[in-house]
Amino acid sequence: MPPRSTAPWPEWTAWRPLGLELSEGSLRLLLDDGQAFRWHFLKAEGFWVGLWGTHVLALRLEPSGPLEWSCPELNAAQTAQALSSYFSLGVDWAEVTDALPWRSDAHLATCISFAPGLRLLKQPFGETLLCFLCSATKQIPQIKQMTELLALQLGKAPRVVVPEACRALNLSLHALPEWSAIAAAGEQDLRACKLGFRAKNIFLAARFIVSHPGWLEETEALEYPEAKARLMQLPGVGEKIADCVLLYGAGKRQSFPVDTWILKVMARRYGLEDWDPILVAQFGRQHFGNDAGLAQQFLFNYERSGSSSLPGRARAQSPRSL
DNA sequence: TGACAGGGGGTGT
DNA sequence: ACACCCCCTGTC
Repeated sequence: MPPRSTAPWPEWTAWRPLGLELSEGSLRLLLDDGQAFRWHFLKAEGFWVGLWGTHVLALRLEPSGPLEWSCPELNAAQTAQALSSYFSLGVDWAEVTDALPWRSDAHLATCISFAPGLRLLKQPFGETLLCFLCSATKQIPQIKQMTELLALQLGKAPRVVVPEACRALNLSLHALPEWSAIAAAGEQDLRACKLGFRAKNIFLAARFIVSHPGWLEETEALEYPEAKARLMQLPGVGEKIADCVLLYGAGKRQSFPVDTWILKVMARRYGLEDWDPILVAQFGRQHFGNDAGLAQQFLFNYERSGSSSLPGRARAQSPRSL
């Protein structure tokens, strides 16, 4: 029998099961729709490559359903261990989803069936903060570009040869920089990473974090309200960014980030027109419960997919909506 | 194919 | 309510 290649690239491990099943669409929403900004789909190869911490991971979806992963052999032991935390493999997400109030909330039910199997990632706290400091008034492709530039210029290079398929897409596979590297770089070097007015915030945040050892770890360990208040002391961190960092980087699942998309859907589907974003967040936590963050993710992904505004809306509602 | 506005998943005043 | 900074995206 012809030896079919069982690893994506030389010196990478053979593909092995992740223990998680997702459709292609849900996988894309999980990896590349606003939770994380360091996943890239390699079209020619037909699989995803992503990074967090010092980990580099390839992820592919077998036609039969199960997800499989591979990583550089050098890191295999550590990465194998880190997977469980990053993908929250210990959480029964089907159960968490079922406990959301979809039975009495038809729109939520629609959003859930649009992204079956969706879950929340648990990314390293510090880098989640860095990524979301980049995110203000930026769209996902731009945020990905900013974080990639930060990694390339100030972060550590991978310990392995970068596969040609990655180099072709300008993926350096560098880790995101340490805060100390950002603080040492200074605002001007940061501006070179296309951060714009975010450069100053990121630089000041880095200096604060470097001069307060343990501050990040302590913040992550606090309960949601206290952790949020602490994060918001940082320049450039308001309600929305604090909520994102806590939801995707600290596992605070009651966090309910309110951005313009959520504002839109809450206005149209829940009648909260012209509500203050802070009140919308309060409503969200109240209405959706302890796992409001997961509900937010379902609403957000669906809203952004455009399905929400496809045919039917204008026509179906026309008589009364005027 | 290339130039050119418009506006962006927010924060802080 | 508006500046902040810059560049991606759509459009001509």
